[in-house]
Amino acid sequence: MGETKDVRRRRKAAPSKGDLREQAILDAAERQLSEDGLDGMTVETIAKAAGITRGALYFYFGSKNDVLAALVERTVSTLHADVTSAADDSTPGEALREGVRQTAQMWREHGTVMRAAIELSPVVPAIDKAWRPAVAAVAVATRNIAEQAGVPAGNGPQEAAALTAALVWMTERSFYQATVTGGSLEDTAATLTHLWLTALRIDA
Amino acid sequence: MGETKDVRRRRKAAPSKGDLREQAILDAAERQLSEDGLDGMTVETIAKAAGITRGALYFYFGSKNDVLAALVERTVSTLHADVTSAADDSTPGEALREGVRQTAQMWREHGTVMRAAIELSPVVPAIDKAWRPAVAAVAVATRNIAEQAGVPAGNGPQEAAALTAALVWMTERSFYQATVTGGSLEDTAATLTHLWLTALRIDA
DNA sequence: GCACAAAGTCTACACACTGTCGAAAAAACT
DNA sequence: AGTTTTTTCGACAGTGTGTAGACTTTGTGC
Repeated sequence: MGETKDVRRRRKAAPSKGDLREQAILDAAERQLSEDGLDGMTVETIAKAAGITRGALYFYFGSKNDVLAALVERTVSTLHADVTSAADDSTPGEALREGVRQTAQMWREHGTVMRAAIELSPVVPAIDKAWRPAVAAVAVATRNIAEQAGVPAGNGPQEAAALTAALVWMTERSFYQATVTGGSLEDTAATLTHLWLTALRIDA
Repeated sequence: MGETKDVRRRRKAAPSKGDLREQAILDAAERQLSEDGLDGMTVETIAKAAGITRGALYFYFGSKNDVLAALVERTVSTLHADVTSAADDSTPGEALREGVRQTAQMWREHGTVMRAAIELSPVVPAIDKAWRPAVAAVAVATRNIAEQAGVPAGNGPQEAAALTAALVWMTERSFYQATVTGGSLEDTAATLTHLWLTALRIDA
């Protein structure tokens, strides 16, 4: 089985200049992701793009998946900050609009990483562990907005939690599709904001 | 690269009893999918479960991915039939309700295959080629219902085509999530029907 | 009942990629 | 200069895919 051993041999907490290499590796991975895509992206090619050999790369990361997971983590942490900050906007309607706008912007800047995260999340536990919480965090933020807007609070199938969860998945998936098929992110954003508002009966 | 050669050496159109083997292979694959999941599902194990060796399996299918693709195709073809038949129901509202019901039922019966299709679709072109049209067909069916219910027709960001597309993705993703996390399909269905109806402003 | 092809099956091999080991080189520290 | 710690490398082993060619079974016309 391709299971990754639990035994780490990374360095403890060295402050050394090798940390730069770590970032360089992530940069190389992201660059290669945009240029060549997931296919043909092997540990060898990542290492070479970062100017080292495979063996050296395994000093910094325990596995190929760890590299991707770290990359996703790095990207996702900023999304989380953006969306939650949008939450305290004037009106609920404006908060939602802004949230969608932020998400679209994120896709514009880091689309390849987001895309890779979604595609690999189901298959790579390490990535799932980074991606799922990020989505969940967005769901929580929007649930608060929804409840503030008068959507019945609670965990029932037709109450705020479930409704916003489904809408967040819709958002994730729609932007993903737009990215994959080369569709317009602006149009997608317009569709999504419209659906969010009508689905939650905000600002008739 | 794991590219599959275009050279086929399958048999032409033999009516022989070897066709049974072909089905047996798919059955074995589906069974193994439900029992062991995607991980550790190798050509070896599929072949063994079907009572043949790896080499023999490659006589029937050109690659491992071809096996999965065929399995998805077999499953998806029935979904398509179900949903389009639901389209000609009495009222638009009832048609949508029925559509969601049918989809839920599909997930109940073939959840593991659906799940595998979604997870592998981004990574395996052959599977994508089977899955994407199926989703698109459902989107078309629902778009017709929506337009019939008074949603402005057209391809603009806030018109029927785009709206139903996004909602279909929401449906796909929500059932998928429910399956993965072990959530209730009934509750998910309830949430989804509610969202479909309010998002399209049907039956206030 | 038999030659001969087609359909079906097998074992063995080649190849790609991941992850591991232990030894060498570079840096940092004394 | 001596020694430890960090970093790098080349070589190896394991696992899984797909391919090649030989061998067996099944059918079919004579």
